[in-house]
Amino acid sequence: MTRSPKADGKGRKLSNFLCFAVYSANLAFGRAYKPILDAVGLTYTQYIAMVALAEADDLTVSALGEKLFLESNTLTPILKKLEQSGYISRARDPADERQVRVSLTKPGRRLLEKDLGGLLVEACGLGDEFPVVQKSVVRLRDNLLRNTKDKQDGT
Amino acid sequence: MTRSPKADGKGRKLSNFLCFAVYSANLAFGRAYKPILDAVGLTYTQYIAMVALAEADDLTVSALGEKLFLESNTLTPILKKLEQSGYISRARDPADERQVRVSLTKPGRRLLEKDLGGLLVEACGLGDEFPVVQKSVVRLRDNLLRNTKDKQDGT
DNA sequence: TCCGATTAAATCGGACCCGATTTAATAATT
DNA sequence: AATTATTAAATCGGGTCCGATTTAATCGGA
Repeated sequence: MTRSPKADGKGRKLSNFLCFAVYSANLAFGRAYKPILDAVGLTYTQYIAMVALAEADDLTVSALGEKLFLESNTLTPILKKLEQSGYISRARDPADERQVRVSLTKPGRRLLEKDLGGLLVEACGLGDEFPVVQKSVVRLRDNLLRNTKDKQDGT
Repeated sequence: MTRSPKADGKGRKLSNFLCFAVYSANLAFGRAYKPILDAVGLTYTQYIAMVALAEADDLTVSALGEKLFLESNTLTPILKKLEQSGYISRARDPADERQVRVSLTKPGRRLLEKDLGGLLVEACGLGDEFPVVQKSVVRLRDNLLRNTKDKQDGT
């Protein structure tokens, strides 16, 4: 045990922190995407939301939030902006007026066909490791979320 | 070639996006740290800034920003809060009044000795892979930043 | 049926992140 | 030495993130 950055007395350096690696890699992705997304008037989060919608359309805000690990407090303003931009549509579900259904519009779908994300695969510089790293980070995320869910009920 | 998420026609799913893996893992880290950091009145970014200062004290805002991949526009308000909390000190450098020197205080140093980050290593659930993933993500970040730096000068 | 839960979005305030600008101090040029 | 250029922080506005609350619609038990 004790695989902590410090482990044996010393070494508690920023460069050993996995959380910082992820934090700074996320900043780096945002900066790498910026020039590409600026050209089409999207932010990073807005783009990710659209990719999520490309898989499964006509989602409620909650359902979309589950895919994105976000809630309505964060999502609502983002979706409103995407609606203003004309890339998505928002409408109350007639069967349950509490819910708002979100879908890509034609222009939104057209934009995604350009595969803006693919432009950056090379910039990651991971070569064949790309899918390996991707899966490791997903596993990390899922472990963190699972081990964080208020575990005060030891079922 | 073509190691893009789409690659062979289809598969452009959110779950294949490395950027989304990193984005959501970063959210997960923030949530995992929250209860731990709430207890000492720090935010995630404030904590990371303190870890950076633990390695090399008496840094200027720019120098600290280089370690954190942030600039004064983001850092200044964070440092002001850390100063108010009593964990760091800020002072103009007498030799060059343009610069502000930042250092950990005694209470700040004491707080870091608790190794709050170490509490989460287990929650990552990566076992022996921990340092491997850590290094991969760092490499990813560095590649992205290098390949993004306005490369319009093909030296 | 009616009224108290429950549920889904939206709203609000505080804290990052960033591009762009401003302020103040130092360096460089003439 | 005085003016200009450069540099370091700070400021500002827009766009996330998030905990907490509010609003509105639906559900459920008496």
